[in-house]
Amino acid sequence: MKATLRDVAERSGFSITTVSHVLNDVPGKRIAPDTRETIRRVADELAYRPNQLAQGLRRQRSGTIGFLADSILTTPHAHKVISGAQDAAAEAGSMLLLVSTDGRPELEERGITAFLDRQVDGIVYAATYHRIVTPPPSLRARPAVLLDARTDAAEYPSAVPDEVGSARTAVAELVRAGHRRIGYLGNVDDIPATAGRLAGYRQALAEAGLPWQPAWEVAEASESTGGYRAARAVLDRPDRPTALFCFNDRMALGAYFAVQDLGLAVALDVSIIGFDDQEIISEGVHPGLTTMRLPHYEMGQWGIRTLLSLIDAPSDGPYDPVHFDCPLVRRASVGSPRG
Amino acid sequence: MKATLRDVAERSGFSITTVSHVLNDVPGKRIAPDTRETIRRVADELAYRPNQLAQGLRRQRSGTIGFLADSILTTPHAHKVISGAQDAAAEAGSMLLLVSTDGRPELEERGITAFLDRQVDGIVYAATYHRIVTPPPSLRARPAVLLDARTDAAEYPSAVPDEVGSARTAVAELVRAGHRRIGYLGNVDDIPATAGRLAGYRQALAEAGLPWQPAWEVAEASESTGGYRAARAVLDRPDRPTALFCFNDRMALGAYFAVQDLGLAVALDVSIIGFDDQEIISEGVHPGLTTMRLPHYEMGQWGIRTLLSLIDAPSDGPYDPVHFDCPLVRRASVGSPRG
DNA sequence: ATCGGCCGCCAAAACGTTTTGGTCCATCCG
DNA sequence: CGGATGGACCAAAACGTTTTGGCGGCCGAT
Repeated sequence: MKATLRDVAERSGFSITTVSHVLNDVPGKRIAPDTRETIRRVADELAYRPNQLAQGLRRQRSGTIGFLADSILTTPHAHKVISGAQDAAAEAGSMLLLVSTDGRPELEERGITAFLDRQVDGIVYAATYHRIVTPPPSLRARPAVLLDARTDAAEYPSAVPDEVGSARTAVAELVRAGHRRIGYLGNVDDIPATAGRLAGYRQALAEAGLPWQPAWEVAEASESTGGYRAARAVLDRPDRPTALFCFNDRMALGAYFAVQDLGLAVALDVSIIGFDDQEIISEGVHPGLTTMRLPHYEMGQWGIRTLLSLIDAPSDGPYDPVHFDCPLVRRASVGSPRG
Repeated sequence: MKATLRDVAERSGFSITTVSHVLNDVPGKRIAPDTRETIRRVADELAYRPNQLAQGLRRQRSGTIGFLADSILTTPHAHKVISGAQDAAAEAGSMLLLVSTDGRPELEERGITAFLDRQVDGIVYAATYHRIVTPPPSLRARPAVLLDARTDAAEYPSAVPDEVGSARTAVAELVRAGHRRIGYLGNVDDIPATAGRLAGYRQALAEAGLPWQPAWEVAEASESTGGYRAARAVLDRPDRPTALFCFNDRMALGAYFAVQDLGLAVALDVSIIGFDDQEIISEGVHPGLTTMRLPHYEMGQWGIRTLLSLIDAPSDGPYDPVHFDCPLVRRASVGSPRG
C-alpha cells in the first residue's frame, strides 16, 4: 500500500542506503546530482513518506511528545495551552499524545508509562491552573516541562502566570479610569494565585496612593455564587467602592448579578474587572467583561519549544519558573466613576 | 536503560522467541510451566515493558488512534468527547494522538498525513457541534468514525445528538411544570440543530395540545446578546409566555439578563431551559439553569469503541448515523407559572 | 605500470519486536 | 530395534528505517 524506502530504491535503481542518504540530506555524503534528482523524483511519484515507527525505532526519536493534562474538562480556557503546544509541535514535525487525568491521580502513572512505552521524546506536564505539584518520579525518565505548575525543587523547566504583576495592571486600569475606591473580591483557595493577586491588588493601591480599606477586601468561594456574596458584602456598605477587581471571571459573573440586584448598572455605577478571560463569560455577559487573559496559548508554545531544546541539549537544572504576563482585555465593564 | 526482550531472554536463560511466546501468551505453544514461571519472574524483576514502536512496526498495529478535532477551542464542552475517547482508548491499551485544526482546513490534510506517518490504527474525526462535513479523501486510508458530524454519503460510522427528541423532552419538562404559554428562542445558523430543535419544540407543543403562537418563536444570533434580544421580543408582549426554551445556554444567559431588566425573576416569573449544559453558565447563573446535556463523553466512548471494532473487523458501510439522547439536567430555572 | 586518493555507491548491522518453520531429544509403539 | 509421536525450545526472517564501514573504478602522480 504505502510506498517504502525499498520501493523507491527498486524503482530508481539505487540502493536503499543511497535513497536514505538523499532523502535525509545526510551531510558529507558524495552523491551525483543526477542521482539525487532521480531519487527525489521517484520518491515524489510514489508519494513516499517515511514510516515514523521505523524511523523512531532506529533513531530513538519518535517524533511524539506526551502531553499529560490534569484536566481538560474542568477549566474551559485550558485547552488553549494544548493548542499552543500542538502548533509548536507541528512546527517541529512532532505530534502530541494526549492524556487527561481529570483529577484521577492513578492515571498519572499509567499515562506516563504509556508514554514511555511509546518512546515519547519528552513529556509536558500541564496543570489547569497555577499550582505547586509533585509529579510522579517516572516523569524523570524523559525530558519534561511543567506548565501552569511548578515544583518546589525546580527540577523541571516551568511556566506560570505572573499573578502579582497581572493583578497590578488590572487595578492600574481602574485607577486610570478615575476610581479611588476599589474593592477586591478574592478567593479562599490555597493556591499561588490567591496570595499573588491579593498582593498585586494591594501593591497597585499603594503605588497609586489610594486608600486601603480592609472592608473592601473580601474572600469567598471562587465561583459565581461566591462572587455574588462577596459583591453584596462590599456593595451594601455606605462607603461602597466604585470599582471591583475580581479573582476570576466566575466571581465577576456573580458580581454582575449582585450589581443588578441592587438596581445598579455595571460600568456606570460599578466598574468590574475579572481574571482568566473565559470568553463564554466575558463575552457573554452584559456589558462585556474587561478581564485579564491567561497566556495559555503562549505557555503551550513555550512548553514545547523548551522541551524540544531540552531534548536536543539535555541539561540539569535547577530551573527558575518563567513568569508570563497576562494581557489586559478591554471590554465594556469599566467606566469612570459618577460625578 | 529500559529492559528489552533480549535482556529478559539472557537473564532467564531462554531464547527471545520463547520469552515473547510466554509474555504474549501465544496459544498453541507448548512451554513448560516452570519456564513460564521463570520468564515471567525475570520480566517482572526487570520491569520489562514491550516497546510499542517495535511492536507496532512488526504487528502493523501501533496502539495509537488519531483524533482530529475541528476545534477544541471554540466550544468549551467539546473536550468531554476527548475525555470519553481517551478513557475508551485506555481500556483497550490505545492512546490518542491529538490534532486540533481550529478552523484551519489546511491542517486537516496535514494532520491526517501526520497520523498516517505514525501508522495510527484508526482516526476519529470530531466536529464541535453537529455538522454535515466532507472529510478529505485521505481519511479513507484507515478506518474512521465521525463524531458530532455526518456525511451525506454515510460512508463512515457516525454519532450525532438527537436534536428533535431532546428538544421535545425539554419542552415536555416545561409542560409538566404547568406551563401553557411556552416560547422558543431559536437561532439562525444553517446547521442541523436549528431545524431539529425547532421541530422538537413544535412537536412537543402539539403533543401536549398547547397553543402555538408564531410570535413566541423568535430566531436570533445564537449567543448571549442574541438571546437577550430574542427574550425581549417575546417578553415585551402582553401575552408573554411563562416559559422559554432556548436554543443553547448562551442564549439562555442573555434571556436571564432580559428577565432581570424587566424586573422579573427567573423561575418565579419566567421559567427557562437551555441546551448544551455549559457548566460555566448553567452552574454559574442565578438561579442555576436547567438544560439539556450533550452526551459528548458518551459519544467519545462510542467513537473509539466502534472504531476499534471496525479495525478488528473491517466492513464497508453505509452506516446510518447513531442518534444520542441528551439527558435533562434539572437545576433551578424551572418553576410553576404564577397564579 | 603502479600507487594513492577520491568519487560514487552499497551491504549489512542495528533498533525491538513477532512469527514461521524448524531442531533436538525422549518416549512409545509394534 | 526402527520409526513415529510429541514435547520443549530456538534461529532467522521480517517490519522500515538509519548508519557504519566498506568497495570498486577512475584519475593524477610517480
